[in-house]
Amino acid sequence: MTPEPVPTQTRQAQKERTREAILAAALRLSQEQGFAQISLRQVAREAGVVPTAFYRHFESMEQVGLALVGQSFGTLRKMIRDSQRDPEVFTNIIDASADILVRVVKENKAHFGFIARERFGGSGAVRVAIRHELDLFVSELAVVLARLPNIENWSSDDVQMVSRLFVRNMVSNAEEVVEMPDNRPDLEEEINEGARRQMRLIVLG
Amino acid sequence: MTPEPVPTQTRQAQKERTREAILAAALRLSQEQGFAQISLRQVAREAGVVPTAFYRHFESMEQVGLALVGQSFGTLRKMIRDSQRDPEVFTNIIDASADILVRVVKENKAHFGFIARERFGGSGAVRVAIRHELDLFVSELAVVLARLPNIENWSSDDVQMVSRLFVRNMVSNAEEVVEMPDNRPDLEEEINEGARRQMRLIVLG
DNA sequence: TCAACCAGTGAACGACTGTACACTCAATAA
DNA sequence: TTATTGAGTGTACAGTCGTTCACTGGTTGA
Repeated sequence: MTPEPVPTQTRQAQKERTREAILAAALRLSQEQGFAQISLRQVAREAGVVPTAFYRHFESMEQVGLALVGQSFGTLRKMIRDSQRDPEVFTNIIDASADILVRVVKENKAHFGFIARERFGGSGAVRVAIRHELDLFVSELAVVLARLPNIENWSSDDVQMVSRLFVRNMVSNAEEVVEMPDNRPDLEEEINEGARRQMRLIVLG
Repeated sequence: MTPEPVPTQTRQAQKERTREAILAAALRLSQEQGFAQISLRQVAREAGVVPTAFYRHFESMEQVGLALVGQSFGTLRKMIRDSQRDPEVFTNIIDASADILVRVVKENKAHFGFIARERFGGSGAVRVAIRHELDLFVSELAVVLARLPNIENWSSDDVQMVSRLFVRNMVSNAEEVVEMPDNRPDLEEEINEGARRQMRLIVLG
């Protein structure tokens, strides 16, 4: 294993690249076996690095798990930020949200799958971190929702509750999209329709 | 480890008892670590038996997992059978169902927790078995629902869909009850109320 | 130009794993 | 009464694991 996979730029950049390789390897292996059952050695092997080199970047697999939680919620938050730029969201919240959800989840199966899977996965620390981030996210989403035209005069408790229901629904739909085999646009439309209907019900309630 | 934990009755009965001990040990350890991360040796140790004796009852941990799936769906089906004997179900389906669900799940946390957890757990065979049983269960529940007074003239597709939504809702609520710490009757009531509301929404839809 | 640094190496450790094998000895069937 | 059976035992082996340690050699800053 020669140590120059790419013409080696600066030292820091190479270190960062190896770190990313470790995270990517861990994420990939998690999809097949679940994060809790992958070993430090497997991850190192998959990342093209010797086991001891792992410790130059993380002090344990638990740290890798927490880093992946961070990454995953990063793409989740990016989804919300992007969707706020979409004017459709203000005129037709429900349909737009369902479309965006299905599309973004499909494009980021790895991260959303990680959240859905490891939410009940075997690693305690990762589980706790995901729950915490999810709670945080409910509050963040509530702030966004409160600015929406039809909602601005609701009580803050109501908004918080609707936000909770939305997030729960979102996770549940993300589970389905992640499980969905590729090349099945019919299933995709079905999930999309289901998500729309459920959101309508929530708003009615 | 003397081989007579109880005055040893018939040979078959003792074998059955050991088998149960192995299953119980596996179920208990699964609650703490997740089924996929427990080892054959751990289970044998917890069951008070030497690792090689394990093979007299199961040919691998995978078989244990499938047996636990069977057990768990057994208690799930028992819940449905029992609830059909409750006349309340016919007069006030929704409230009665919510009550029964929360109570039964609480009384059988181990089995319902197993289903909820291992549905996305790391063991492929177990995951597939649970999905299959869940699909089966949707159809069974549809048959039960079709006999209910207000529903008897629905189309069979509609009944199937409502059954799917109910089961999904049930799993989701089971997750919450399982996560719920003991000694929190307030939370229990909250979940109960949430389940009621959601079922009402489903029926309205 | 040259010394310091540090990402990555490779060998070694003790612990744990699943599984094979030959065994014991009480319950059973003849 | 005696021979058979089979659930449970104990030892052993090869493989994987996380972690330690001393090391190498290219990058970096003086």
